[in-house]
Formats: sequence, C-alpha cells, structure tokens
Amino acid sequence: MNMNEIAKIAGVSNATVSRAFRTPEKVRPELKEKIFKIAAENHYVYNASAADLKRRVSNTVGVLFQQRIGAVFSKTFMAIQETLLEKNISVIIGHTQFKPEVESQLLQQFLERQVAGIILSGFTKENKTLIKKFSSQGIPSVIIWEILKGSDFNYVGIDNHNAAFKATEYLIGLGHRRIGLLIGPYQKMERIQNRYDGYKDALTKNKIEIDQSIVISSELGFLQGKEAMHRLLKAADRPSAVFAASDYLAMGALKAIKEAGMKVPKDISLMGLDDAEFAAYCDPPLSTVRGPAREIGKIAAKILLEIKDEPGLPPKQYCLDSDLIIRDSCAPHF
Amino acid sequence: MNMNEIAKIAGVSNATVSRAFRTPEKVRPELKEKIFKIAAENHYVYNASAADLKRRVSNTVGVLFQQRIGAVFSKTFMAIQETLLEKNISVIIGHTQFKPEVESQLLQQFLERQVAGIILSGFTKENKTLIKKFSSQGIPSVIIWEILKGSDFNYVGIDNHNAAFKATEYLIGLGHRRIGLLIGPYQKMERIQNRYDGYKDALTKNKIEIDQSIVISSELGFLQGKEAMHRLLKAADRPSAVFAASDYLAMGALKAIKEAGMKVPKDISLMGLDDAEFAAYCDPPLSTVRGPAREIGKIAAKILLEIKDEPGLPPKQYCLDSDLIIRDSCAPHF
DNA sequence: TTGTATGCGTTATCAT
DNA sequence: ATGATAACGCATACAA
Repeated sequence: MNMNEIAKIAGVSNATVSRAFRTPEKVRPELKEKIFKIAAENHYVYNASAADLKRRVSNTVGVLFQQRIGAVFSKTFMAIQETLLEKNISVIIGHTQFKPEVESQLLQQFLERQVAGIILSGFTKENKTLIKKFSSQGIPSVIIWEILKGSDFNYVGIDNHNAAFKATEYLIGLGHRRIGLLIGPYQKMERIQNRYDGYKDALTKNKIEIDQSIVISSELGFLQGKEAMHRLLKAADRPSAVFAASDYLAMGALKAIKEAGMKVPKDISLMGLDDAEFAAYCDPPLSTVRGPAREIGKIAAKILLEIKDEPGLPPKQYCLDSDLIIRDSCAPHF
Repeated sequence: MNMNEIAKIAGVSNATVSRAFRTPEKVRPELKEKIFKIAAENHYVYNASAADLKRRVSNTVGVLFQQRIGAVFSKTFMAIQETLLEKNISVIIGHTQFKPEVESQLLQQFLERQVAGIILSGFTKENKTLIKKFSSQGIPSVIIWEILKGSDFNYVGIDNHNAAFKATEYLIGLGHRRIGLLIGPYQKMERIQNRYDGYKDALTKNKIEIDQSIVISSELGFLQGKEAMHRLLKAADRPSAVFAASDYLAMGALKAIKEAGMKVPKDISLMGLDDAEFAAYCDPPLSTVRGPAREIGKIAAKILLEIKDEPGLPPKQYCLDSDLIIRDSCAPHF
C-alpha cells in the first residue's frame, strides 16, 4: 500500500495524497479526510526512506557522545529528543568511547543517512576535520557542553574553564591553599582541558603554586576517582581540599576518603563538578557546579531546526551560566 | 556524485559499482580497487536512503526506553550499539516517559523508517498491540529486561520476580519479619509488577503477612525514594528492613534514613535492586541484585541479527541469571 | 486546489 | 564476473 494506490482508491492523483500528508493545508479539508480515511483503512504506512531519497535529506538528526550516557548527558539527550519529536524528527545516536575509528564509522553512518544535522557532545581533535566534512555537505552541526570562542562553529554549552575556576576559587575562599585535582582525560577532550586550565588559573591568580604531584588524570568513573584519591591521600603533604572536576570522580573520591578513615569535610574538603543527580544524595551532599543540562539539549535541537528553516546565517553560539551549588562537602581551612 | 557517475568514470556499469560496495566478493579485486579509488577521489557518499527504499528495509534498529537512560540502561544501550555497529546498523533511539502518545509517535517513526527491528526496554500494556503491528509488517522485536514466559515474544532479561524474591528472602534470612517495600510504578510496567509480586511471594512463603501500609509506590528517582522512606519512618511499628526495588529508590531512602538520624544497617537494613553503578559507592555500600546489563543488550542485538538472516524461526527467549550482591547495608535482626 | 510527469540513487533480476 | 534495465515510493516543478 503506497500513495499511488491510495490515490487510485480516492480517485485523485498521488500528488494530492502526498500533499495531504506533507502539506495538509494545501488540500481541501473534505478531500483530505477522505484520503486519511482510506489510508487508515488500508493500514498505510508512510515510507520515510522514499521521502528522504527524494528530498535529499532525511528527517533525522545524529547525536554523538564520547562517553557514557550517564547522570548528566542523559538529561541533555532527553531534551534533544523531546524537542525534535515536536517536528517528528528521529534521533540516531552513537557513543564513541573516545575511539577514533568508532567515531569515524558513526559519522560516516550519519553522512550516508543524510541526517538533517548532528549534535556532538564535546570536541576532540579528530572531530574538527570531520565536522568540516559535514558542513561541506551542507549538514549543520552543533557542539554541546563546550564553548568555542572565536570559532565559527555552532555551540551551546557552559564555560568549563569558568566553572572549574569558580569551584577552585570557592575552595581558596574557604582558606585552602593546597588543593588537589582529580581530572578526566584532558588530553582527549577540550572540555576537560578547559576545566584543568580553570583550576590552574584560579590557583595562579591567587598566587598558589601548581603542584603536579597532587593533580591526577584518569578516565571518568567512580572507580577511577576512588583510586586517584587513594593516591592523593598517600601523598606527602596531603591536600586539605580536593577538586574533582566530575561528580563521578568526586563520589569515588568520597569513598576513598572514608576508607582511609577520614571525614568530609572535617578532614578534607571535596568539591565536584556537573551536579550529577546522585551528587545531592551523597553523604555528605556534594558541593558542585551545575550546568543547565536540559536547556543545553533543547537549545541545541532548536539551533538545528532554525538552520533548517533558514540556512546560511552566522553561527549560533550560546554560553549558558553554570551555578555553584554549595552543599556540605567543603569546610573552611585555617 | 553517485554510483552512476562512478560507473561512468570507471567504465563499468552501476551494478558493478553497487556490488563493489555491498557484495565486494563478487567483484574482481583490481576492478574493485579501481572503483574504491575513484569513489574516494570524488568524495563519494553512499546514499543509505536510496538503498533503504529499494531494499524495503533500512539498516537501522529502533530502541525504545520507557524511563531515563540512567545508571543501568546506559550499559545495555551501549552494548546494543556496539553489537549493531559491527554490522554497520544505526540505532534510532527514543524514550517515552511512559506517555502513550509519545510511545505511539516513536513507534510510528520506526515503522515509517522501516527499521530492521526494534528493541523495547520493558513491556507496557499499550505495547502489546503495537508490537503485533510490527510483526504483522514483518519487523522483529525483542523485549529486554523482562521475561514473558509462555508468550511468543522474543525477549532477553532477568526474572524480576525471582530477583525481588531473592532480595526479600535474604532479608528474611537475616531475621527480619517486618520488611517495607519501596517500589516503582508497578501499574505501568510489568517488570515492576513482577518485582512487587516477588516481594509478596517471598513474604507469603515465609508466613509473613503483607502490610500495605509499609508498601509505597512512586516514580523511580532519588527524590521519590527519599520521600517514600520518610513516610515509612513515620509509620507506626516501623519496619526493621526495607527493600527498595530499584537502587535509585534505595539511595534516596538512604538519605532519608540519615536525615532521620538513624544508621544503616544498625537501625534499619536496606536492600536495593539493579546494582546501579553508584550502589557500590553509597555509604554504606548497598546490597542489591545485579542483572547482566551489557549481556542483555548484546544478546538483544544478536537476536535481531539472527532473525534478519533467518526469519520465521521460533521465538528466542533468554532468561539470564541475576546475582545477589551482598555489601554492607543489611544486618541481622533478632 | 489538483493533476501530470519525472527523477532521486540504489538494488535486483535477468541476461551475457 | 559484469551489464542493461526496471523498479522502490515519494516530492516537486510545472501545468491546468
């Protein structure tokens, strides 16, 4: 059952049937109803592949994640999907696990499926050339959770440098001078590199020397946070505070501190970043920095929609505010 | 640039070009290389929509989630995607938030895109008719995280009844006789209903009367767990143990217990279910029941692949083992 | 508002 | 192993 057959039954042309579905306002109401009725009676299913082929672009958007779809990204993803659903756009999703060959394969899929746009959670070096390839094919892209000042990419995110800077300065304001850092794989992702830089700049601004021996980089996970924190605790001249630039690392670190028989924040202050949903339920509740996860997803989707309607505009760039969330994991230090 | 143009340049027919891409073994090696070279030089991009149209099925699989893609499902999802990527199949994903109209719209999208199969995380009443629609269109589906004994659906999951039963019996074995239950929206999802039944059956088997006043149903989330636990703590004749049939609820409950100035497991024992990744990092670490999250995703994807190669076989049904994970949140009761 | 006619780029059938 | 040709089902330019 296809549009031609419906047209035959309805005694109209296939063009009219097509219009009834795609541009219903162009078809006389009674006729439209008749067509819908026949379609329903015959269990007609619209063939999106055929439409995609003809229109040379599919009604889909590709979303690429580097990491786990965890406590933070899942909110962003849900907002993306909900927003696109309003325009009946499907979401093709892929996670790369930082593997360049997986990333290539997924982006190649997006290209071959003629996605109407792509959303990339974060920026890697490999990405840059691939994104250029998309824009050269006329496919718009949006980077999320990251800002790229001075670039001509579309993006919507938070200022990760500033978020880490704020968190670090908060600790400094509490009197801490020796502040450890637990950080993700900053070599791989610009977002994480920016957080690292935010930490360093806050220290430098406050005339605190950076001590690489209390900076630990690892993958993002509870276990990694715990292990890294154990190393930090063994360090000579132990830090009085630790900034974990991801709540996953922070919650892992919290466990390590308890295992060592110490208390947060009495013996050591702990600051997170991201405001993962579990952060408020840790013991003690984790002070952290919150980015507008849903908002980011929503805006990213809207950017794609806007570009679709009106291509060729200047890049759309949103730097959203992140908020310091003070809970109970940090204490003054004298 | 399309296959025809490549064919022209290579001095072969478009059919040969198509074969070079889809069934390379049917093309002479040297010729194949020549075609690939020309394709690369001209930045050719394979058009999946055209192929989908012609083949009457797309190289995509639809995945439907009811709830957040959180601590547990994200593992399953990642395994699905990784497995399908090996066959270069794209994943279209949607979450319904239990809204029937969203569910319908997403499934309609899957239908129109002619997905090669669908994976459904759990079973709702609405689902049943929709899945029949898919199978009537020749589209295979797999239910995950749930088993449907006696049905002719493909499924791969754990026995949720048994998981909850085990958890409850563990508590009973510890000497608890008054055991509260924190449960998700069991009216909406069979999986949750099964957990509820597992709890009840464990009690009944051990001749413990079921007291509805210490059974609280809510949505699945930290906050809901906390609120529900606060209600339980106020109950006359407070339970000595609580089984939270989701680790989200359990972690929320943990917070409520601490807020009330009590200790787990000294004052009250707390049992979770799911083994969300944060469970081991709670304080105290949460005892729970673990299902093989990645395995489920992997098998679900493979089922679809197998059906694709050989349709019309009897339903494939996997009930995987779940494991009781004993950590430190439950104590004996006398 | 509706119809006519054509083509999007691939795959598949049949032939060579 | 390769070629010729005909669909797949829809959207759209143009005509009426």
